Amino acid sequence: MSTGSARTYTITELASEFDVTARAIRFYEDVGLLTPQRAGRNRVYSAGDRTRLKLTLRGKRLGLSLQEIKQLVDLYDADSGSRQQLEAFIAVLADHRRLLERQREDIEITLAEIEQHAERCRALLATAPRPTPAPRTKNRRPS
Amino acid sequence: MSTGSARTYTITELASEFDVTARAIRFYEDVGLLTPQRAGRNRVYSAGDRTRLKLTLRGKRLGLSLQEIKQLVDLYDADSGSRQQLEAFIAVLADHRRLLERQREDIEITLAEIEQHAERCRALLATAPRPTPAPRTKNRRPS
DNA sequence: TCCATGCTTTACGTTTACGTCAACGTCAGT
DNA sequence: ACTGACGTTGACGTAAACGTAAAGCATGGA
Repeated sequence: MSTGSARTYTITELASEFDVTARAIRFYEDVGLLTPQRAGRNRVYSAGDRTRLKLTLRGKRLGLSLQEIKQLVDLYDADSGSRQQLEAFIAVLADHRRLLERQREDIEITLAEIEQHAERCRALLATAPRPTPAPRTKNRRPS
Repeated sequence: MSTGSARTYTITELASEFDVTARAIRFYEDVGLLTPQRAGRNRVYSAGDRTRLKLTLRGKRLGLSLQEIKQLVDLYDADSGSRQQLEAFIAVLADHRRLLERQREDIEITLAEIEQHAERCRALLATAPRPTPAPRTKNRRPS
């Protein structure tokens, strides 16, 4: 059973699963991020393609450009070269890690600020006038 | 001493401090993110402006658009309104927090993957051929 | 056979976030 | 008076990341 029929996906399946447009997915192919098989004219996506798409979208959420994402993904796929390449790869990884750690700091700081604001808001709400003085006294949720 | 001369900044000072171009800073003003005073024609930035710029750049690092950043910063500046506004503000804060937490997850996952790759690379390097077999035996750094 | 549905390519349009001149003002120094 | 250095306002250019038709193939059902 070497020719096990691994699961494949159509473009609209992936599009709806990851909540992006088919156009975007085709564009990622133009950029070189995806290289699906074809059944006649139609694109057929493998599990690997799906993973690459997932990585792409994750990269986007982190604010990376498609070019940067491509560099990283390509690097990940095609490592294991010469010693030179390995060392270059490690350097790139270190760079990326620094970037991510900085972003994490930014996130922590921002989250803290958000918490402060929310706290102040809650305090204001507590002392604020109620629009409707609550129906009767029965305002508690039935925990 | 109510008219203490608080410190101000020129556009190039801010530009070099935060490593962005003056053009970018002027553009942020066009968008409405900054509203510096003027000394004649020239822009004069206060500490508050500096902070807003810092927030802007942090937002950018987190992948937000300038419009999104503006909404947030404006909201932060102009809260303390009606109960309605307060509740809306809290909702926006919660949204933003969810987004940041998702980003933090993405970062953790990616960092873990990076660590795996780096690990594999180090293993490969350990068993790989050395380009030059090290000068003598004296390769240790003088701790 | 007709038609809707899904996928395709081609191609031009759009938004964002600036870059890049060009041309001018102004002030300190020589 | 001349020269930089720094600042200003247009105004046009551009790269990225798709959006949005337009028009055509293929195929399964009524």
